[in-house]
Amino acid sequence: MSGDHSHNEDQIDCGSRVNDSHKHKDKYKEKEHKHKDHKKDKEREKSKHGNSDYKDFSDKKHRDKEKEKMKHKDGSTDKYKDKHKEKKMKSLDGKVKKEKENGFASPQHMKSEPEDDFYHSPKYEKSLKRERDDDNDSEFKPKKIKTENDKKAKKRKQDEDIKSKKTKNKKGEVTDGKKKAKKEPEEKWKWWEEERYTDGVKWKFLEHKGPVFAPPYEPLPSNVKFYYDGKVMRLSPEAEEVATFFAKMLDHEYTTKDIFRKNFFKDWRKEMTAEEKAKITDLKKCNFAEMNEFFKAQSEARKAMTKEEKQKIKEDNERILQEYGFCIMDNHRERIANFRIEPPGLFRGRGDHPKMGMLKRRIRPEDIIINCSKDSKHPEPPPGTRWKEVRHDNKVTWLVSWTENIQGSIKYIMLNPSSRIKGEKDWQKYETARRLKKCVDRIRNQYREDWKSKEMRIRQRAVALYFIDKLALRAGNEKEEGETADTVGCCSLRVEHIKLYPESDGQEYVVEFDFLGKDSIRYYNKVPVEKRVFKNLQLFMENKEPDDDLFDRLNTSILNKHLQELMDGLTAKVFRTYNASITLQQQLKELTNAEENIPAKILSYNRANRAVAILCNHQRAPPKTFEKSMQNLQTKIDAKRDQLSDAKRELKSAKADAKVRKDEKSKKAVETKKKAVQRIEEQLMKLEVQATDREENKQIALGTSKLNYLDPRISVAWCKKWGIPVEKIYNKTQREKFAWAIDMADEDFEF
DNA sequence: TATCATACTTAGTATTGGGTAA
DNA sequence: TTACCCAATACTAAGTATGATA
Repeated sequence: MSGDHSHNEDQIDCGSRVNDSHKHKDKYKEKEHKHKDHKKDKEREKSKHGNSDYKDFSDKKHRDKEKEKMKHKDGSTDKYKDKHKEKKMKSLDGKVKKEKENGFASPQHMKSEPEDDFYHSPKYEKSLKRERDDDNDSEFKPKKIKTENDKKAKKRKQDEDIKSKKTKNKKGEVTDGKKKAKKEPEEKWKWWEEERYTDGVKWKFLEHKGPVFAPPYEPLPSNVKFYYDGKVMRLSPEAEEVATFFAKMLDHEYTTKDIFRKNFFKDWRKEMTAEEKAKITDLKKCNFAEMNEFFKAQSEARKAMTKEEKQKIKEDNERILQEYGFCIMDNHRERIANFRIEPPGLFRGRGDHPKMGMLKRRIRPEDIIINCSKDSKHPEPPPGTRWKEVRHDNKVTWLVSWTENIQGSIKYIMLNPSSRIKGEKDWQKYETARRLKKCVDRIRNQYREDWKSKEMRIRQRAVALYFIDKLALRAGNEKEEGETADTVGCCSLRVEHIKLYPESDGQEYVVEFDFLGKDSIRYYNKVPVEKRVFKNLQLFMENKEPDDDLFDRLNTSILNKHLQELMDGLTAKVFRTYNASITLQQQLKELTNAEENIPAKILSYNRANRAVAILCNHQRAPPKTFEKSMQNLQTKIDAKRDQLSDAKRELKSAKADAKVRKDEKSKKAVETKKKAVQRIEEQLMKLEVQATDREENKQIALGTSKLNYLDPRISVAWCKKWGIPVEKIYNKTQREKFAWAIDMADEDFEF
């Protein structure tokens, strides 16, 4: 699939938009990670995938030819030797501008739509209504969702029946055992046609039922034994529970890793009785095999359950979902994303995580902070327990929080992406990116100028920003050493993460990046850069050790303060959003061929999406069944080919026959055969397209960019323009998340 | 000014479940 | 009807960003 993405024309002097992380397959393979003492996960050698034919679209024409003395003139060379510790620097006196909550463009157009679903909020409703709702209903009635029609009409009368139904739902007494037709028949609330809060207030009314806790531990049946040093040993329930966490993971590679085992064993021992502790001193002597078998059998049994049993479970889950899976926020019943508390288990950090294997403890009501309206019906803690705290903070969006014991970080229960509160934010994110589009040229000119600055910190800032813009690198916050896997982003790059080649593969000023980014996904890329950048990098690296910071005068907060001054609301990650979206838009323009049929157009869409995924380095482990499924598909294709040649042969003989006979019947037979050939050809084409798509996607994850970086209005507009059903691009969940875009974007939408 | 705390987005992987081929 | 496959969903870790605090 070479040639299916080009560089971004919008970028000045920024060569390749699509990074090369997936290129250089062979080099990649032979290369060992150099990172000092962090052995880079072999297991994660995902990047070496087969798509080696992505072209490098580096744009050389803008190379800076000028000779320039790269001497920094602020006499600060001495500082370069400083190790990261010393990286304190003056930060610009940044006045922190608040992002305007209302900085949205207004919807492109508003459609009038009939009534909608709404939640009947309780008595408080009126007083809690969002300001923008004040125009309507004055009684304590569930507010109806506003649509343009009724905004104008302000009629709030109808839907009494819906109302009562909904109320029931809320209580979890769903009447209709079967859910209503899968059709999504319910009218949806168009929050995007309403005004937004402006003052940092996130809601005025919030009511929910609190979290669902993990089920209590069920001790193993007595026939399932644990052996220590070859002898049966009965464990206390506490120790047994933790043992089962390990036993369940026996087939996982984690349990072979030293750190994992060490951390597990240490935490496990904490749960043991004194006797157990005295006896169990060596993990190697522990035999969890029977436990492991037991859980396997259990999961088999679950699979083998009868239809009725499965149905029963499904219904139970549905009941829980209806009861705990929704909240009332302002006047609407909104879906909660993660209403279940994370169950206890062993921590599975990604990459070389120093804490992998540690015990993630069970969360109890006493750990839980509830957030809801003062005047809502507060969630009840389970009998005999109490919440840690109930608070009423409407400046935040979470409903429940607790502090997790591995990193000490706070976890939250929040709303689903389809909710107003998430949707508005998402929309706003893309609007910020679109504002960047308007001033990106100026910003690029500025950082190019700054490459020449006499101040080291400014040069570093400018080079880092260039990387963030050109390569879509993440900002790179500092991390506490030893607490997490050793990963970096732009500002935290170390000298050991890049290599400079004055000349390589016929190109000048090449920088080779090789580091582990978020989730310990490897970023490997070899790109030509502008001469000034190259010279600056040489300067930044002078007299430094491999583990010194490349940008020792920069961190994300300095960078973001600077960006804030360039554009209101601008931060490093906006560049990723902007470049991802603009790339999609361009690629779609470039790749879509009006002549082609729908499957071919969709392939083009996926390729545009893929260009973005590559830019953002969104990788995935090739599915375990990848080879097999590819083979299956190939078998199908072969069969289809055979079928086609058969059909062609038949057509030929039918034609010959018709030539001889010249009668109607044989003519008709020819037509029929012709149609058959056509049909088979089409089917074959479809299969081949599918195979191409799948192969190209082997190690690339499209979902992340689709969900987080691509302005959905671009996709919607594309669908509308080419008559592609939006369902071909977005599944149900995605359509819910992007309902605002689907509703408001028309085919002329320009990012 | 550096560090910490908090809130929220972005991320890859594991599991589920529904459709389809055998 | 069953087995299998894959898309969808669930899960939760790991980022970014920023305001408060020391």
